[in-house]
Amino acid sequence: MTGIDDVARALGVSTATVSRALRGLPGVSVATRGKVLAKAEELGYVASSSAAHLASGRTMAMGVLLPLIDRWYFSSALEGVDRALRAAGYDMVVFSLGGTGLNRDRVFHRSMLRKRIDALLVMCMELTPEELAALQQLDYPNVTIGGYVDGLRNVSIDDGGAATDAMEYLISLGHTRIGHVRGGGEYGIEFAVPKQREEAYRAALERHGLEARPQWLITGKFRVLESKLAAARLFDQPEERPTAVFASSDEMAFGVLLAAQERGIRVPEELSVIGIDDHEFAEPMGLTTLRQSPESQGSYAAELLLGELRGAPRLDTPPYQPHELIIRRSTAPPPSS
Amino acid sequence: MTGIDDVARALGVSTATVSRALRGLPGVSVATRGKVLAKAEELGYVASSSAAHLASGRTMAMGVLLPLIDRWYFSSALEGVDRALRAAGYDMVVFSLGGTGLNRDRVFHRSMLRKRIDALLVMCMELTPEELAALQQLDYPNVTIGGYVDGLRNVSIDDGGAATDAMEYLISLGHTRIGHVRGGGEYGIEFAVPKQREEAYRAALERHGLEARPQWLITGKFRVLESKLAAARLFDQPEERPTAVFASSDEMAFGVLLAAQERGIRVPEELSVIGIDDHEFAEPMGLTTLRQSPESQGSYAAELLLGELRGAPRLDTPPYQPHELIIRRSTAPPPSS
DNA sequence: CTGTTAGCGCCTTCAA
DNA sequence: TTGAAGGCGCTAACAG
Repeated sequence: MTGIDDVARALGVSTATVSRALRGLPGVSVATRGKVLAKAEELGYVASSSAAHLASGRTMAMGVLLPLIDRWYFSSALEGVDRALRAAGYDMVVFSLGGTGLNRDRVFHRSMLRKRIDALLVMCMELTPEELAALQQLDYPNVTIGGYVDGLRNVSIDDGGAATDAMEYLISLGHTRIGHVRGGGEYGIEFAVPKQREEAYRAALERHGLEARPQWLITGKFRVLESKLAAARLFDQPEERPTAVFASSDEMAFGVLLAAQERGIRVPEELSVIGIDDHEFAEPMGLTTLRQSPESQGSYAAELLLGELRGAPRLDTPPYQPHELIIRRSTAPPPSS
Repeated sequence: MTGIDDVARALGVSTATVSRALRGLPGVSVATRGKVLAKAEELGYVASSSAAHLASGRTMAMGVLLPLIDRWYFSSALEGVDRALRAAGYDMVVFSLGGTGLNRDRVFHRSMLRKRIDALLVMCMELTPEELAALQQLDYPNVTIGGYVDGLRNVSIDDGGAATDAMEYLISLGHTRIGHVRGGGEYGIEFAVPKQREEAYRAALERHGLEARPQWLITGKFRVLESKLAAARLFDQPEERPTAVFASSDEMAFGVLLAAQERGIRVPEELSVIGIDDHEFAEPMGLTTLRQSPESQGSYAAELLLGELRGAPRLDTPPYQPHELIIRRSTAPPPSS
């Protein structure tokens, strides 16, 4: 493996000069820099990140901690983080909890503490007090994405606001019987978000003097299948159905759509459905939703940390990320009956 | 930041002893090991991966190179890889191309060559000859997942076999007019897989003496929306419709399902649809499919590399990973007319 | 079973 | 503008 002194020797210069030239530091003549760059390219030399880390204190890598990868929000956000990091020459080290609570301590105690990263992004997960403390002791810059964690700053949309917008839209269409599919936390995942959205649902009902029937509030664990089953149970009740359902995520909205379809309940004529996300399936399925961009959120958060590593002042309360109502075919005024 | 000699000093032993004790190497008395472990825990000491790398030659990290993260197959496979690595105490460094061809050289030239990883997993992407050469010069163990790359060994299902199973199932139901939604390669992604599946489609038709109408072969880029649009065009042709469609992935099968639904074409009475994957939406949408598990494939591939890093003999041709027909509500015999 | 001693490959003063 | 030298924190080989 070619090292820095292979380059230095081939050129008859010192390793210090090679190092400076390659990193674009001042104090190297144009001619020398040119020769160094050419020779490094020729020999295929790239500095070892470990050696560079040891000598400089910077790892040029950022960690991302998330509950699981295989979920729309997380994988999209990862994509955004990676994009920002790549542009800055940083590498991305991913720690997934794999959807279970197992190995949490391992991740926290071993991997994260291995001094392999310069900063850490935490994606919407609930942390135990010990984990939070561990994180804060880690002393490198950190930020959470997509879910408020007590004691840490957060990059996300205004969850309450987005949910309110969804409700106001349904109400403006004339709906008065509105149900809600709540996201459910598994493994301490996404705890704050579903709560905020549910509260906005309740508040909207109350503000407009609408009824909040407990039977109309169901739980879908942020997944299609669970949501479909829950919606099916709701529809199969003898009781009066809601004319609209606000789902806390698009995937859960799809579940409602599918349950309705199986029962021959026509959307939007008999039932309106609105979600949050603008998932990839939302357009082909015609779902009205509140769009958010996890990818932008990811890259925003990554850039925030990159900036601070470069010495920018710390931003204590990042601004809310944008959300936007996208009207499609799943919503309409309630049946006139 | 507490280092190894903080621990050593606190205990009055040498750093070598601390190092040995912490890594579970032989030649440390039970008593000493106990003291060391306790003290390290107390001080929150963990070895710096960079220093360990420099001294030992092992980074304890593995790289994953993929075309983009935000796709069912990739994010699931990543999850599997991460699970295997975590269990082995390895970290996962993710290089995504972000769905574009941009920055490819940057990834190949800079990041991957930074000596940050011990082995590399490449997820189904087409490589240029130069990239392939770069990869092979990198000299660390590597393997591809989910898509054959010339010159590299591959972990995946038997794509031809799975496609054949899908076709044979449709044909056994009595279908004779069968269409195919082909996956399309964008950015040099997934080139071999769609081709193998399409060839199996053609071969099955031929074997059974069935007609292969060019109009019945459409392209969906492995995405719902594109596939839905393509299927819509197919359905809107004046010509005779196929009674069954074999889609090269579940997401594309969903597109067909949605296009059919919009036109009032009943599934499975008038149209059967089969996919490949067993995507999370397949069950709620009632899609018959050939199940594969990218997660298992990911962990299998990761373990393969971990084993070889530990000195196991190199496995030149990994066995095919399993696939399985899952029959749901989207397939039935063709209309008797 | 334990300690001592060299580095691993680079960056960063400090001097020239 | 350049070079020399020390050291980042750890592991591995060798003594004891």
